[in-house]
Amino acid sequence: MRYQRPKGTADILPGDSEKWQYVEKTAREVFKTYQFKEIRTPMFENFEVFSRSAGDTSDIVTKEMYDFHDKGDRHVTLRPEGTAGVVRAFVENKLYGPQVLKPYKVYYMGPMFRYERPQSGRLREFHQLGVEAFGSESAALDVEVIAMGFNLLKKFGLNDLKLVINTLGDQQTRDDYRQALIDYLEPHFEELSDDSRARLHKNPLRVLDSKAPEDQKFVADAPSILDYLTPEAKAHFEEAKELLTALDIPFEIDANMVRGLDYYNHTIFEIMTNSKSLGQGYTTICAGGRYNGLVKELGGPETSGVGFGLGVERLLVLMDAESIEFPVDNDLDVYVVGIGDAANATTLKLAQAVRGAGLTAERDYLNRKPKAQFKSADRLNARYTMTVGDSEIENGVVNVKSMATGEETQVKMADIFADVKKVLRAN
RNA sequence: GCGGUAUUGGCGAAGUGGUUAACGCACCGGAUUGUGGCUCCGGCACGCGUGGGUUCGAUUCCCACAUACCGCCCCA
Repeated sequence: MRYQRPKGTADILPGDSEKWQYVEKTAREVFKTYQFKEIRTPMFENFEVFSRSAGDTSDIVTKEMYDFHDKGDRHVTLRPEGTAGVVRAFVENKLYGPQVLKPYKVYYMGPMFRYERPQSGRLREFHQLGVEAFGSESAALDVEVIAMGFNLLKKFGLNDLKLVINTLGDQQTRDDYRQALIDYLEPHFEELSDDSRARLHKNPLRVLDSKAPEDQKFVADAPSILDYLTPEAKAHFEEAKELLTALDIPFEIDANMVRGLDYYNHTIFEIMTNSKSLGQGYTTICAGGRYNGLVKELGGPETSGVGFGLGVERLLVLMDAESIEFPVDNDLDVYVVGIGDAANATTLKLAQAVRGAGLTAERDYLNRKPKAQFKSADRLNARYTMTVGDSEIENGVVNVKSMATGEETQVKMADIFADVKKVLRAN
């Protein structure tokens, strides 16, 4: 094997590509019903677009970005996620302007890149579907986005789903809670894990997310952010919960759910599944939330946004594990069997006539014998075969066979050229 | 970036330090001189991920590298 694909990339071959098309098509249909429109942004952006949005500390920027300097010495990054590019486009195209209807609702789907160690469902080039809605603070929009993600997954046939929500409140809430958390954890500083010690002052919320056993016991009794919500933040969260209830969407609250990035606030959510295919216990398949700081961070006016992202590879792993059937049509209407060199042109013309009528047609290109051609026709699930050889050409006829019944009848070639569908209906 | 496991034909998969690397599927051909799904017969590994090393001799032992998978880190 001389060449192999780059580490962490995948070839999506026919057989799988149909599944991708189904997922993408379904997503487009669902998004359309919510009046989200597609946005397509570049696969790479200036490094700063992502380093700013991710808050250039963290491993994310230093370790996981696929960045490089191009021939013009521009520092660019293959997009690691969808939101930052969409926000950049929102700002650059001045979509915050008064003439643009709000909320501004878009979705995207496409490849993303992260320089990390590949595992099942986690590649260096992977794909996400995502949505963003800008310009409304309404909790109804939070809930609409959540409901859309939830319904999309249900549409895919997934049922063992759990919606978990939390709120990060507003800036005041975050400041207050951050301090409370530091005050609580500080006395136990020496007992915390290395990671958590490092994070305590940089991003104390992340300590809540720690999987280290030594941290767990402190996390269990840590103060809850829900006790630090300002009246406004509390009202927003209450409204979101009420609206979810009104839509009969069951949810759990996990006060320890956090986001690594600073720009998130108010409602955050994850849709989780218990499927073992993605790991032990509940794992997240779709995650999102509200973010207020990001538009401003990227140079726009203070504008709120809310959205979610969903990993397509993980979704497909999940759907396969749940034995979900993909509606794919691999049917072939007509296989044209040509016998002998003289039939070559006629075979082609017949195939073209079938295609011209909007049906699917295939033929042999390897000069194989009739038996082999019929075998192929069977393999391809052909509904009909049309057979032509020297005698048929001479008499201007074609043998049309229904593969299901095995019945074969002779029809005039001219009839096929005149109206293929009519001929097939009669057989 | 760290650790573990794996790598045999198009696919799945046995196997051994030593003259011919099982078997199954798929594919190709024949039995059926122009007709499928069944059956029978036959064919199908420039050789066991790549590169070194040990050895009289390695696909089988050792080392490095690559890739995949699992866990850690991370998960915007």
